[in-house]
Amino acid sequence: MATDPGTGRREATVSDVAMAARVSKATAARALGDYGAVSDDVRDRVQAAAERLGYRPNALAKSMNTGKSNTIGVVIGDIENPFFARATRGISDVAQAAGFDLILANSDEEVDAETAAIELLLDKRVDGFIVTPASSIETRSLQTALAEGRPVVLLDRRAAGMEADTVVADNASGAAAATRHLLAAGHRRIAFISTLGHGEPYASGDDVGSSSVGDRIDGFTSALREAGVEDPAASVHLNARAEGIDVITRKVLGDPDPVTAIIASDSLVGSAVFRTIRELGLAIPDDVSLIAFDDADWTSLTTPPITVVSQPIYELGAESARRLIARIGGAGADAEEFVLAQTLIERGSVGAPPTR
Amino acid sequence: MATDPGTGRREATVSDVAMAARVSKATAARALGDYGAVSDDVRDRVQAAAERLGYRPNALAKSMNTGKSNTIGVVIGDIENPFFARATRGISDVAQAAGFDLILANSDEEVDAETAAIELLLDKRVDGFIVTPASSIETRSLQTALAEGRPVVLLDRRAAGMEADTVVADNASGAAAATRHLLAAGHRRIAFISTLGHGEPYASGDDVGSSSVGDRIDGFTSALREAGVEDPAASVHLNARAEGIDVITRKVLGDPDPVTAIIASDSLVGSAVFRTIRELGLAIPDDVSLIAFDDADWTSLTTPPITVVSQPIYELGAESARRLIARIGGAGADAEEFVLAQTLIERGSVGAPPTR
DNA sequence: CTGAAAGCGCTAACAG
DNA sequence: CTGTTAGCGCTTTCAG
Repeated sequence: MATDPGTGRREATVSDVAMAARVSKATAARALGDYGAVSDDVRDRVQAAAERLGYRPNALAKSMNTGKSNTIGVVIGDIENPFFARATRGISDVAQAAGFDLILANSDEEVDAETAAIELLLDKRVDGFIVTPASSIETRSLQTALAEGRPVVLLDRRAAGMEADTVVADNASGAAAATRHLLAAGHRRIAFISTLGHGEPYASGDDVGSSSVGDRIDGFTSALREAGVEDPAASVHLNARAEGIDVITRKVLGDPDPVTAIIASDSLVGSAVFRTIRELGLAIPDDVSLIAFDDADWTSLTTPPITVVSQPIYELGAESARRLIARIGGAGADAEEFVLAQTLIERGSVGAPPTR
Repeated sequence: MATDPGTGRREATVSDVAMAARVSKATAARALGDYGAVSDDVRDRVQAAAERLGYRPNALAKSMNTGKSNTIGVVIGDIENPFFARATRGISDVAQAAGFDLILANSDEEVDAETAAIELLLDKRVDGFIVTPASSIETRSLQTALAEGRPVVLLDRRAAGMEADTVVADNASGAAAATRHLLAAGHRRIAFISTLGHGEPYASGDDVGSSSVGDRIDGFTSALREAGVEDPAASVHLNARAEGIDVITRKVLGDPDPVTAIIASDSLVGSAVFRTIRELGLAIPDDVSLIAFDDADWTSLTTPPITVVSQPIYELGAESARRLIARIGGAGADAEEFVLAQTLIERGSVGAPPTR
């Protein structure tokens, strides 16, 4: 199958170029691949011949020999989610500058899909992985990648016992800051809502399978505890994807003892909560206050604009790409954890709780 | 470099498996690759040996022989743009189901970046391309891809004289529908704003380099012309990225003769226009009406929600992947153009023009 | 600095 | 059904 799929004409190879330039295959390869030592005269002749024949290097063949594909496997939840899209852009810019391509796979937060993607990418001999692990517990395929010598960088979520570099945001601090902000405004009954799946109702200390959400919960509950609020764990609402974000929002806002503020664990939850609050005919912030994670575009467009916990998403991606590329380049030492700061951006969606 | 990058242990190859199973390399390969004919007995032995040795097929080596990499090159404007993100998701789902991976590259709408990406992907021997061409005029690199026998599907934008399948939305009709909707509400002075770069002020008949924007302009101007509006071309405002969307918005809304309605060529322009209108202290739709292309999330969250021209973005991506995969599979015949419908979704951002 | 030869891991004829 | 023998296009010793 060495023929051009289109024209039936064979594509020019190093051999062809060598022949045309009247040098050996090895010399031509050296001139073309810009390695080893070649005299200027020969180099020119080879390059001219290559030009003339329309020579195009075969990266596959090169990879077979060198063991490097200059390709990074990126396995994320869903490229349609603005968080992942922006992080991917950060990865892409850094990777591209370093000469790496990206193979993209969506896991939809399913371990099985993630595993399948990683296996496939392993077969394709990617040089390393950037993954937002679907589970921080079931990480077998990531361990496999590591065992095969492919460095892995964990993005946005830590995973217990994985010897992999990790780049995350300081979710605990961000969540605590948001919670304290609400507390300071006088709120005592605050709901934290996330789509993350979790078998039981959340109980203090549960491992929720995603460190970013877990950390947010920790920051949230500890700020509540600090303020003397009883049973903070009861304010954590998971499974919002399965149960319906609107359903949960209606529940926490309903009788007998409605919350006066909601923290949305990401911008998708935030927009759904916002929508539901509006459908309920409630006013923000007069009837209910809202804080969402991520400074998504829409949050500054609504009336009122939404107070958010902003994360350096692009930088999260860029930094993980830098780490990975360093590892691929052979950087040694133990796995490190990079934590980037989150900042609270105050806008108009937080006010005093309603007096009844 | 046949050693495992991590452990220094050699990875198991077909040869190793063959040896362990006491069969020839060819037989082992047949059993492993599930082609040719192998007796059940042998197959089991081989698979057992493979399991034991932790054999992992090398997709690179396979591609070298078969000439197929099962990889699609996706070259889009910017993965962070929700339009591209959603289209990419459509591509990804179809591709994955058919056993293809995606290599992703952002062009930022620059021909040079697009060309560089395509060259690199050609080197990597992708089986085909899905591209949102940065220019419908300068398509040399796409022609190269075609010449090398790699099918190309054009997504969202046509390109003159390219023998490539094309999947686009019916932008002319969508724009015309939006314009007529505004006309019917009584508007006569309507601005069309796009970020697309264009040397001169737009003149009727100009080739603007992007067929989707070009078609929208055509639909827009012809609807205006139908309604007897003079010099429709003067209402087309390009270069909004370079000049600043806010600058242009302020200009068309300023003296001496402000427009009473704006059509935003995509949701990014739409959000910037919305923001500027609000900064100007104007009310939608009382002072100015607004229609944006794409049913982006934020458009239903604002007050009032925005009337939009909705496109089947996911399907645009999915369909182009289907077309490409069919071509890769050898489907013959001439290049075809697929046109998907757009629909106007009426919300609250269109009203009668203000009376002064 | 250049060339010859071997080999990366796999598939693809071609015999048997 | 199975084995033998060639490659795919490139890099990489090892000589010279």
